[in-house]
Amino acid sequence: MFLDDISFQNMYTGEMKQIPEPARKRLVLLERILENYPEKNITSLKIQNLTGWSSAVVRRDISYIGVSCGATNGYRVRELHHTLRNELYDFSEEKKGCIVGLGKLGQRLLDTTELYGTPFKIVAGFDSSVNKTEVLSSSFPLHPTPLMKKIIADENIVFALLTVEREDPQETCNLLIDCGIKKIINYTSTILSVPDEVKVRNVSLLTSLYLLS
Amino acid sequence: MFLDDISFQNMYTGEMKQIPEPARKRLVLLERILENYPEKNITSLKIQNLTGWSSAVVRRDISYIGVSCGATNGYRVRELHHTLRNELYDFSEEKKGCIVGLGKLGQRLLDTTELYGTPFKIVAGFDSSVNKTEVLSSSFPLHPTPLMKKIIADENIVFALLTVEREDPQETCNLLIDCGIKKIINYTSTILSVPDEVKVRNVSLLTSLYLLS
DNA sequence: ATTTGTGAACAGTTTCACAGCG
DNA sequence: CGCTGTGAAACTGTTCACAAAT
Repeated sequence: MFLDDISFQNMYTGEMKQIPEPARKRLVLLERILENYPEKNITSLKIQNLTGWSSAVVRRDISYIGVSCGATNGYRVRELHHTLRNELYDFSEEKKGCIVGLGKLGQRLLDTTELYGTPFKIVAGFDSSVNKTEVLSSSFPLHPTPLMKKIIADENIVFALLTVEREDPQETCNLLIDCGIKKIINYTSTILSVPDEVKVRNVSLLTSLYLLS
Repeated sequence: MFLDDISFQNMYTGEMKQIPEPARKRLVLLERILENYPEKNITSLKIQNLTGWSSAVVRRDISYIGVSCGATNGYRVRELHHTLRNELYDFSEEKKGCIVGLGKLGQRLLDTTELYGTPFKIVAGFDSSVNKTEVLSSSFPLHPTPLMKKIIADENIVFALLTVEREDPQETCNLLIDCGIKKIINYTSTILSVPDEVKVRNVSLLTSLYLLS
């Protein structure tokens, strides 16, 4: 259902391979950990203690992105962080996105600083309530839903964060697809039906609770 | 790092086995889909069309919970839904939880109806700002953080949704552990250090975006 | 005829264990 | 030496394919 889009090249054969998804998830987290890591070097064992991932898994994950540290003192943090950023994210073009639905969750995402240093940028918000789009403030413009098609085309928006609370998520999703959006993060608890070329990732706020026990 | 707590019994040998985590995630979602499914029967192929999971994976997932439908017309929706609920959730005791941090995300969780029909219930909210705890309204009481230890003990709260925005997540986490909390859903982008007996699940709002492409 | 339930094959991921580098 | 990088083994999860059920 979900394509794996990040690839890496085998150092010796030159063959392109996919980084396994579990590894990519960990590497994205590792990138964030290293961003604020105060020391100059870090070993796979220290990462194990920080994260709970086994040191062997850490070493193999890092080997996928082709960093070679020269042993003994562990990885050089700045170099590893830099390589991670460049391997995980494609900085050749900025990817613009919008928030659809300005309830509490949408408002939370208005303020996010999490996308700094990534090629992703949120450039617009939409809500069917003109009250919301006029009262809320944000660093980018908020528009009433009827303007969606025009704004998405004008701004070249390629992804959407679907955070509607009152509207039917499937209907809003259909609208987004009609606007040409191919990448959707779905924060609602509705399972969306989409054509094959549209990729959806579901983020459920509370499912983790059931899995915790 | 994370224990698998849901088990099932092999029909023939009586041996207890764990339901694999990917299967459990799908079953939790399936439970929610079936809740509002209008028809009397559903086949693994219909579930495949709804979700994108292969019909074989659906059948195996369902076999873990030991439903046997008698072939031909697919699964009886009500029976399957009922069995799913009982196998996935332990209704023998209600698990009470609290929201820690009443920023936008915490406020969004105040309103959630997602836990209806599960043994989980949110019974308190905490914020270091008395202004927030007094002004916000909710179906359960909101308290200033200094009361946390007393309320968690009095109410027998066992899990926490960590949604702080300004405070240091690790410090708040330490406080929760000191209050005896053993299960934490971490919505912040900080990796938490916890003792082995404390289980943490991280819910990242935007990591999925990086994985989408 | 249709659809389940499941061994067996296959694919993907993690762990083990150790050679080799600095 | 300590620590990485990685074959090979072990393990986990998915797909295939078909007998059984009705």
